[in-house]
Amino acid sequence: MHDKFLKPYNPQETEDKIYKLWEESGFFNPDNLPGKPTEHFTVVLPPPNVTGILHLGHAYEDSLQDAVIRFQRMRGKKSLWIPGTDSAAIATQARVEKNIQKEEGKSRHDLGREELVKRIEKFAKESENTILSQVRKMGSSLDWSRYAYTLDETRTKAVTTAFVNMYKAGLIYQGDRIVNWDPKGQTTISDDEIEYKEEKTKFYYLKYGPFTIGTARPETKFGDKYVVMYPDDARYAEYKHGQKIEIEWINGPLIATVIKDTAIDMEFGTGVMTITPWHSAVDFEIAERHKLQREQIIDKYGKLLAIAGEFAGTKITDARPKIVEKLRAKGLVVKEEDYTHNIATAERTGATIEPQIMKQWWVAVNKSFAIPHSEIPGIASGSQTTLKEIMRTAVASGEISIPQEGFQKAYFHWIENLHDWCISRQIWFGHRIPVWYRDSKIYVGLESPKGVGWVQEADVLDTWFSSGLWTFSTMGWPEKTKDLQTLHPTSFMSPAYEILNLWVSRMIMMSGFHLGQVPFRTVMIHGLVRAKNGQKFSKSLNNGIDPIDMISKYGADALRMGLLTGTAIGNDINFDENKIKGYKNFANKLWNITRFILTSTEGHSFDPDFSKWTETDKTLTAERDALIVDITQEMEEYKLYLVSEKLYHYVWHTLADKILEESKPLLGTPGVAEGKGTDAEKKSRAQFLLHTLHIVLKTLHPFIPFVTEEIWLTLPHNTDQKLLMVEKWPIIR
RNA sequence: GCGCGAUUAGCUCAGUUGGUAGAGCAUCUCAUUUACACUGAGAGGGUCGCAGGUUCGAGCCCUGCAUCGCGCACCA
Repeated sequence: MHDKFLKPYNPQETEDKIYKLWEESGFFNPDNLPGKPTEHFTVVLPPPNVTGILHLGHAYEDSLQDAVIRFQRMRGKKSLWIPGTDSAAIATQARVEKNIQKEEGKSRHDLGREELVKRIEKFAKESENTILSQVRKMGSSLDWSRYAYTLDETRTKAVTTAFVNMYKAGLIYQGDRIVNWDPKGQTTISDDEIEYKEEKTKFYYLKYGPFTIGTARPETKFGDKYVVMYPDDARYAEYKHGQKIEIEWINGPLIATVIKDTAIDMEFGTGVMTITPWHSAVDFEIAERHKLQREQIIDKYGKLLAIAGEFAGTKITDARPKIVEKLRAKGLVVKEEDYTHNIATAERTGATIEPQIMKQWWVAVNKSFAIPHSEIPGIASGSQTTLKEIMRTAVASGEISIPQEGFQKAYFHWIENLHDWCISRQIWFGHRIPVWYRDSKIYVGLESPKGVGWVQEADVLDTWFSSGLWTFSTMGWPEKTKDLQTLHPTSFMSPAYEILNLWVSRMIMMSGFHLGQVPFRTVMIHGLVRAKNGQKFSKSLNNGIDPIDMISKYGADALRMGLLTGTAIGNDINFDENKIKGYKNFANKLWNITRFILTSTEGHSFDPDFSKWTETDKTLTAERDALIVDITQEMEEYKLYLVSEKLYHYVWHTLADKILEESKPLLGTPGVAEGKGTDAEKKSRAQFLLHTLHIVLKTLHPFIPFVTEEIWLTLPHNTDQKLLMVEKWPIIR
């Protein structure tokens, strides 16, 4: 027995050493696996943003995926886990801009595009290094030879190609449509980057000619010249669609036009409203339907334009009370009441979203096109379909399995409500849109066109555009690489429920369009890691926990097992440091179990084919094997939280507390006490203990890879230092 | 408003197809030159959110309600 078993297990001295052994073995790359397996199991790591350091959520996600990958590798599959990082356009730029503003008092415009992008890239590189070392600390068995970054050359080519192909298919278009404008970040953002916050405000009833209209935003109402009501509303039956009425309004008289539209809710307010198509999505749609004029009231900095007369140049927040005052003086305010509603704010900057009509690039989700090639059941190659149809069918047909029914419903619900996707962003960091302009001409292509005077589109793409390509851009698409031909679709994806819509659906869309395939077979959505009291971890609460701190206190094994055990996948985890501590003790328990077994079986060498079991040991074997059959099934179903708990219980409370205690008088202790068993009993029990130790190490390996590997390498039978990570998961016959 | 999830021991959570309520932590009692104090043996502690229903039998299935969390849509 190795002397090191005389001291308690020390993760700090062990883990980095073991990770290095794994990396040097080359087995993270499945092309090097012994036995050249053919059935593949591929997972692509959801690429962390290069915005700083990893948090417990990442640690959980890494543990979950690594456990699955290690299990599949031990099942004899060609298992590949592809690592990567995400440039995360807006998030990263906002972060760096904030730092520069704070430290140097400069804005991005002071630096200029080139300098800012340089600074962001430097930050991203540092952040990338931090992140990758953290991922290694967790023990993640990623194939680093396939590392990808969303902004590297291969991925950039994939993004450009994807854009051009979708443009050619008519699915990407440029258009004046209403966007979510972030006046602080000075960019558009997608619907998914909006966070709704409750706001208490006043709701005003204003006299608008013969009508009373309700509004919470009087400052947008200057130019309102359409008054809209429900077609069947009896109260307003005397007014006809298209009828003109002269009214007195904020800055004088104007001619209002009556519009009848079903978008109006008769129950709300007075059942009549005026519309501001330039600054409201609903109003914009009404204006589109009736081909109405639209006029900009607020500029992109949130200030009122010339149409506001004396209020021009005033910030909308300052203007509101003054405008109400003026309306009141003119006798146009009928009444006002308190009102609570949700306002849209930008997730990244916190600014209130100001809808604007702007020229932007869009992905058409409802537009029909002929798909050249499709392997998705229900969508035939060459048939007419839409991106939305691809997203729906991929899951509805069962080609992608989302075992958690609730999340599947959420997915379908989201697709039903999906609008065209605004993909242009007015920031500087990210994939620049591959479009060039000269005079009124436009060129879309992989490279800039020949000839002088072409100017490239200033905008960059939404970060989720490149993320959507991730399962196949990481495999080298658009080149027809071997990986792409043999490993796509990937097997498994485990994102947090937060990004089901943002990311998962877009991967399905992109993979469906560009490859005619689904991006993955199984989606197992996981929950969030929260503070112990259920609060979200956040900077403002200052309750963040650095996974690296946990690792240096308790070891990566303990952190992994603590995160994976006890909470069903999909539910939020309330993080409890005590639990992690408990699994540190468990690693040490396993360490001492090994010590005991090796000591008390001295003189017996491991015999894999042993068969002369005593009746008692037959019973013990049957009990153990029943557990292995159980947990193997549960591993296949991704019920890791049950498996680790059962193994913990078996090892500690059955193997150690019962079987080892009962073995003491039977086997004796070398040099201390003679065992009372017969030779046959001793032989049988010694073999049982050695077999069980092997099985326990194998089945625990996906959860606590470091300590199990460390033990495995010191087992006496392992004379040629074979790694546990490529051993076979026990099969019970 | 629509949808999803949660509600089980003091705390954090499991509980497969319906068959006598489980774990970890915490608490209490006892043990101790012990493989391991990062220990062992034991104990207490639950109207399974509430009210109905189906069933021989419900934590689990059905209906309604309550509270909390989340998602979507927003009402001008």
